[in-house]
Amino acid sequence: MKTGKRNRLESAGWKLGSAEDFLGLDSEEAALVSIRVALAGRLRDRRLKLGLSQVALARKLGSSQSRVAKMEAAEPDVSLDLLVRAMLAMGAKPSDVGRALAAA
Amino acid sequence: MKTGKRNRLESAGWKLGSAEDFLGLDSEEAALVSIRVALAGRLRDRRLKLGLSQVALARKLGSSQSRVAKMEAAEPDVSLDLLVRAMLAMGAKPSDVGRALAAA
DNA sequence: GTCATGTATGTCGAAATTGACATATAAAGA
DNA sequence: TCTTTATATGTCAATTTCGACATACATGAC
Repeated sequence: MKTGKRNRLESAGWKLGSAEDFLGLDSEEAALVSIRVALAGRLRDRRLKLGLSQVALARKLGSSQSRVAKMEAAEPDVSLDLLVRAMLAMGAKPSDVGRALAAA
Repeated sequence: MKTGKRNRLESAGWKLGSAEDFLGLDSEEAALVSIRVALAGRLRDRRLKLGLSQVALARKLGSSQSRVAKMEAAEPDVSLDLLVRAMLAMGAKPSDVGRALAAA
């Protein structure tokens, strides 16, 4: 649930520390986005390096060209699971994925 | 979609190379599971190190104790997104998450 | 004992994600 | 120009994941 946290926080009950909560959420969210973007970039790199089209990668993944395009664009409706799955499908090892994350 | 790939592959059309496809899928799936398990372990480590209960972490996350338990058990209905989000919420940096992944 | 605290497990409706499809755009070759 | 190939964007029904809740199982303090 992407917005659940903020929704909960936005609904009644502030009490105390809301500013910190918001800041915490924002930086956490920013980190997550940067992780997604980093993975998306590595994914495109790997695909091109292997000389595959988005269609070809989609076939490997059991997915569709449009979804591959969304992955590489790091669109918000693409999960980390899907990005990591795609990396692994292109021969990346967990350590490769870890390096991509660490560089985010 | 967790089983989509296999389902698509299992439906008609084998043609050639099915064994390799299956092996590829299996090892990819195994890698994903091991990534999940690694993250789950680090998550628990961090939580305990911070002296937090599952309830306390759930509150930080805007989630529930039961979901935190499922995260730490690496249950299949817990996404990588949620695991990573939880790590970040406990102060981990992307590089920490990356190291956890690389060790998987 | 029982009360409190922390954790595990199962279920549910709601929300998010997925593959698929249609369609658009762009570049390159005939 | 007309094709072809690759990529982008928008939408949708089906599936998956979510937070929440109930409840069970421990462990420890009293």
